[in-house]
Amino acid sequence: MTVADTGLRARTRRAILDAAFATLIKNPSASLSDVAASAGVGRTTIHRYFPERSALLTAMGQDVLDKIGAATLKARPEEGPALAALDRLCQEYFELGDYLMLAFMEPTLTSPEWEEESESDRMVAKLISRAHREGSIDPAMPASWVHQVLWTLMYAGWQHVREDEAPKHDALTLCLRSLRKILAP
Amino acid sequence: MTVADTGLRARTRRAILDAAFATLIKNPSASLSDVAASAGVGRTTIHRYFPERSALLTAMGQDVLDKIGAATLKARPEEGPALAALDRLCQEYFELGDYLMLAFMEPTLTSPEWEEESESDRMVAKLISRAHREGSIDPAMPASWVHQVLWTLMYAGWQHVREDEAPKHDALTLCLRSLRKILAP
DNA sequence: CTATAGTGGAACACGATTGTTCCGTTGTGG
DNA sequence: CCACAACGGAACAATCGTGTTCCACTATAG
Repeated sequence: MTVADTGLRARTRRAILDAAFATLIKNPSASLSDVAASAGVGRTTIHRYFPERSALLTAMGQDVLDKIGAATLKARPEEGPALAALDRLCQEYFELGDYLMLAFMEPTLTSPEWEEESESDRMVAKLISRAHREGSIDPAMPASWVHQVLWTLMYAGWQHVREDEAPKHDALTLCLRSLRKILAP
Repeated sequence: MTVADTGLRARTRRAILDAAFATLIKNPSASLSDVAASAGVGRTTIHRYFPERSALLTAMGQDVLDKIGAATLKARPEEGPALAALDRLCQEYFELGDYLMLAFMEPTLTSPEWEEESESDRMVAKLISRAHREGSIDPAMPASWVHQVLWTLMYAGWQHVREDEAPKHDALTLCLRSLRKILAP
């Protein structure tokens, strides 16, 4: 069994990615040296995994997309009442935490694949239109606005945690309650 | 009457600031050359007004604070029913447009003065607590959360305009309607 | 034990940005 | 017309981040 098969490479890669998220969320213009220090690896090691800075950025973007996709599936958006499914979706998205925040504030992450509608986007759009058909959503709220507000409330929730030092659980409750009230017909 | 008194210096300073906003909103890591080109001035002129890059950034931050302060006063937050005052506040804030978006996404702008509570913050906090006392706001919504949601909805509104190509007026209407529903007891 | 994968660190070249200096030009008030 | 304020542009040194190369160290599979 070689070292590669033990998953060592995969683990250092993850360490670099996670450190990159943690570092860039604090300072979007941080250098690779900062990321390396945060990851506890040498700067050269980063270049071994990601030849250029842009390669790291796109890998981070893809990583977020993967996490969003997994979270969407985990929420089972097609099961049960639409509003309950939206609640589950928010809970899963909220767990993404810092991974999400960076996608909001770093346009450099959202370069190529973010433009095309992802599988998650389609599932969420289907869920929202189902909720509309079920009469669970105020008809005055367009689907695109609902989608926008859903993500923005996640952002507000985490800001509430970070700036107002609110407990995670309270912030999530406020997110869910606020979304429910917006959607209410 | 000297040239300085004609406001020439003030106008070029404004041109530089406005160009900096317009440029950095598109590319947060744009160089001073880009800003100079956008402003239609030489790069050296920028250094005449702002010795260092950081000086430009802090001036931009202060400028946004001033605009927020002016918008807050213009909304007359102490007059009439609290909910109506909140509506006026949102309308004024929404007009700030790009100036606001940058404050959301550029931590470098919000360095020193942004930490301490501004006069506007205090006026808004007073308005929210007044609304609470009037029974116009769901008691389950803490004041800090209301404040957070108010700003975040402005962001959502402009994203709705930019990404979903919604008319400004529609986006503002959705913002107001959504906030009203969240606040409803 | 030995070969190899993985790593850290020093050193280097390169490009971009920044901050500064100097000089020529423009335009306007007096 | 003259003086002065303001500007643009060229040139320069200094800094910083990037990308690369090379070498030594460690641990582990075989």
